[in-house]
Parts: sequence; C-alpha cells; structure tokens
Amino acid sequence: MKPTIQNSIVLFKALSEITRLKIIWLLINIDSKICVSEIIEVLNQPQYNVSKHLRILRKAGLLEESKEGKWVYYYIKETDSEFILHLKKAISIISEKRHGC
Amino acid sequence: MKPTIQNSIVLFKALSEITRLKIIWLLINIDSKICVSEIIEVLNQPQYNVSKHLRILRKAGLLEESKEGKWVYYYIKETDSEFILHLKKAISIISEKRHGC
DNA sequence: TAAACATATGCGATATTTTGCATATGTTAT
DNA sequence: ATAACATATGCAAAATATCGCATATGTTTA
Repeated sequence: MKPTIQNSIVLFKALSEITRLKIIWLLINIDSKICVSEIIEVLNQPQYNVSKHLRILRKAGLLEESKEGKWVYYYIKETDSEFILHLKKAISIISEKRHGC
Repeated sequence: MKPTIQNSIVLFKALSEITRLKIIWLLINIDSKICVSEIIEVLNQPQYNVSKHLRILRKAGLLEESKEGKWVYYYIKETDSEFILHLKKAISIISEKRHGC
C-alpha cells in the first residue's frame, strides 16, 4: 500500500531527531536485535530518553520489541512498504563516523 | 559522498512538515519547474509561509530557484547523492490523494 | 518478601519550529 | 514616477518537541 502524506510525515519526523536516527542506523547496520541497555551505553544517552525515543520509533512502525525476561530487545520491523524500504536504503548509506560517543 | 548524520537530519527535518513535503511531492510528480504563486494556489497556503518553506527546502539542498522577471521558479535540484535519490524515490511513492485543498 | 535491576511514563521546564503580521525588495506596467 | 504585482524577511506569538526528574511497572535474585 502507498503511504498517505500523513503516514510519511510521521516517518520523517521519527527520523528527524539525532538519537532516533542513530538508533535506526545502528539497528540497520548491525542487522540484529539489541536491548535497551546496550543502546543506552552505545549512544551514551539517559535511560528515560532512549526509552521515549524507542517508543516513537515503534509507533512510527519502524521498530518492534520482544520482551525477554528483564530485558526488552528492539529490532527493525520487517516491511513490504516500498516507502519504508527506500528510507532504510537511504539510512544505510549514512556515514559511520561518530555515531556513539 | 556519504552524508553525515547531521546532513541527514537536516534533510529529514526539511521533509517533516506537511506543506514542505507537499511541495517536494508536487515537484517530483510534475517533473518540471513551478513558480511560487502556483504553489500558493495549489496548496492554499499563505504567501509568507510558502516562501519560508521554500527557503528551508532550498537550504537543505533539495530545491533550486531560477528568477524570471517578476516570478521565481523552483525545481528539484539535480543530485548524485545516493541518499537523496533514495529519499526522492520514497517520496514519489506517496499517495496522490488530498495534497492540495 | 525484599532488594536489585531493566525499562517505561507523567509532568513541568526548556528548546525548537511554525505561524501571522507588517513590511521590505525587486520587477513590470501605466 | 507611481502603481500593481510577486516574493522575501524580521520579529513576536503560538504550537510542538525534547529533556530532566521523579516515580511507576515488571522481572529476577537473594
């Protein structure tokens, strides 16, 4: 299905914040799931902000979560949306330098 | 050249506002230049806002302008950035419904 | 059961973005 | 030169997003 312009805005907004874009970039590039505490460590951001940003990414349809005991893992949601596939390809091109720290 | 994460943020922000996304969608889909007053008419937005949004899109590197007499025409900037090319492909997929009015 | 750990969320403070208005700039027509 | 038209811009107000803190929820370990 083609996205509406409103859908598209939600996705572009989700990707317009640096911590969120770093999370997505990381997940696309490592190509596996990762738990919240690892994201906090890699990006060096407070727990509550990482948590809020993950929620926004999940609501936008970019991520999914799986709860495993104490931990919550996040991973890139599978999609057949051409729109999202193009966005992912774009993100995978972003330069690697200085994403953590 | 690969974009930095900061470059990417500028682009995603530029595309995160509905009037701006509509302008880009329009220009990609008509595949020609268009003058400011036409954009104002099609999108039914005040002149000063259209003008400001065009400026943001131009500064982000998505549009270029050409002044012709009284009028200023805007058009999609040619690029060889793979990142921007993927974004354009994504945008061209967005559903046509209700972009004006 | 209590403590420790991992994550989420409500709310006010702060920062950023967008809007609306007034006005400026530049061009063409009379 | 003046008027009419097309577009741009500065600034304050309004709207929105983000952050920081406190605290809540849920899970495991002692």
